[in-house]
Amino acid sequence: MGEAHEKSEPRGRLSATDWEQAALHVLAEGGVAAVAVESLARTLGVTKGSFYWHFPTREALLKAAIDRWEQRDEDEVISRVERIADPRERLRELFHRVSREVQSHLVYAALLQASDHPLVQPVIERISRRRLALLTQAYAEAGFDTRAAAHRARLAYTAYSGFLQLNQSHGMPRMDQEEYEAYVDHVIATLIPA
Amino acid sequence: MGEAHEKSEPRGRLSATDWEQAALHVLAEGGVAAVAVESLARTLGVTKGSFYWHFPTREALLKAAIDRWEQRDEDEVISRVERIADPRERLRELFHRVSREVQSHLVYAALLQASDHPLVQPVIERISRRRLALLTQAYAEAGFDTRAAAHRARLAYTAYSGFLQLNQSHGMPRMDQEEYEAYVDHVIATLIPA
DNA sequence: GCAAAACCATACGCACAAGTATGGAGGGCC
DNA sequence: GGCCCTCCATACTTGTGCGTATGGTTTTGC
Repeated sequence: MGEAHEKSEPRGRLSATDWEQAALHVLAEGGVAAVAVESLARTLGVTKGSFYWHFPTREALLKAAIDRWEQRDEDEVISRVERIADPRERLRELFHRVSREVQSHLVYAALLQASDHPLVQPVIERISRRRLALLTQAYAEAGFDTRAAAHRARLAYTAYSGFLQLNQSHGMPRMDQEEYEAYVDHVIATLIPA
Repeated sequence: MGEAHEKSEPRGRLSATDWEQAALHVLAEGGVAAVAVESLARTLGVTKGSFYWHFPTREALLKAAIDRWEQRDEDEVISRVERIADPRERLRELFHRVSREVQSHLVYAALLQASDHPLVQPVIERISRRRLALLTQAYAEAGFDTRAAAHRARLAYTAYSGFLQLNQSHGMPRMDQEEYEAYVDHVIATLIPA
């Protein structure tokens, strides 16, 4: 008789990895504040007695989850884009790539929202530096002088994170797929020289 | 003898307005979470017994402070910019104006950080709509067709809020005044057609 | 100069989430 | 088949920040 009425799959035992993935999930949905141990325990079908066996503290889970995300998604994007030779094509790929892979960007948006948190602050800073450096170099290779490349890179990056923020605000007129594509094309046309 | 060792001016009595201004101050500095009644009371040199005479709840203070800010600063900017006839000049004025008046934008950045809060969510939504509408119309008047105007407006607005967010991240290489001016010029040149 | 109102201090209660203490169930190993 | 190690439940404690109760002090109206 149906005893599997939990929110997630009620596996028999859990590992630290399970907690980290669940944490990333709620992090993408409800932000940093939503990753609470008792709440998470409920969705996993256990109590917090389980949690404190795998992790010493909530902060430890948060750090582990963020680290996992940073390795799996962020490094992935960077390394893949870096391989493209032509700088303009590299920029286009970056813009397009950033416009897909929803889960990863939801996490990033959640981290941006909590950039004052002592644990995520260094992460945001690290990622910002890296993405800005990537963009700056691409623009420099595309013919921009040093100053202009830095400025254009900053513009592109802020447009990205601002876009994430705007889409966070529920109640804003949600863009459908085609208008979204059109917007990305417009951004590319505006920020990448012919 | 010397009993004035409080953090702020220890006026004799306080009014609701004093609390609102103090709230706006800490809101700009430490975000929504920083506007706590006992903390505020300390900086004002009183206890929370005072606070709950002026306001029924913390939420009420938050709402009052945000409303005050929205009226005093936000409406001010909009109405002043709207008076400029030439759309390109209007856009330039908007960009320049937004690059000064630090306090007001710190508050806005703080509100953006907490856009999930039920009290600030409608504010952010309202302001976003209005600024987007303002930008869209300016671009439309500048010769953009409807679709392009909407896209360019969105790009400009997201670049703005993303910029605020990037500057929030302490530890980022702080721009000095001249580089900041140069950046704004670059943005204007990029986002406003000649 | 005196009541009433405005303003504030002190001392509580309370909710919520993190962290702790402790014991118990179940599987692997010999 | 007894033992230990892993994983988890239950029942606490604790800290923090909001809100309340109540009484005291200063100001204002008259």
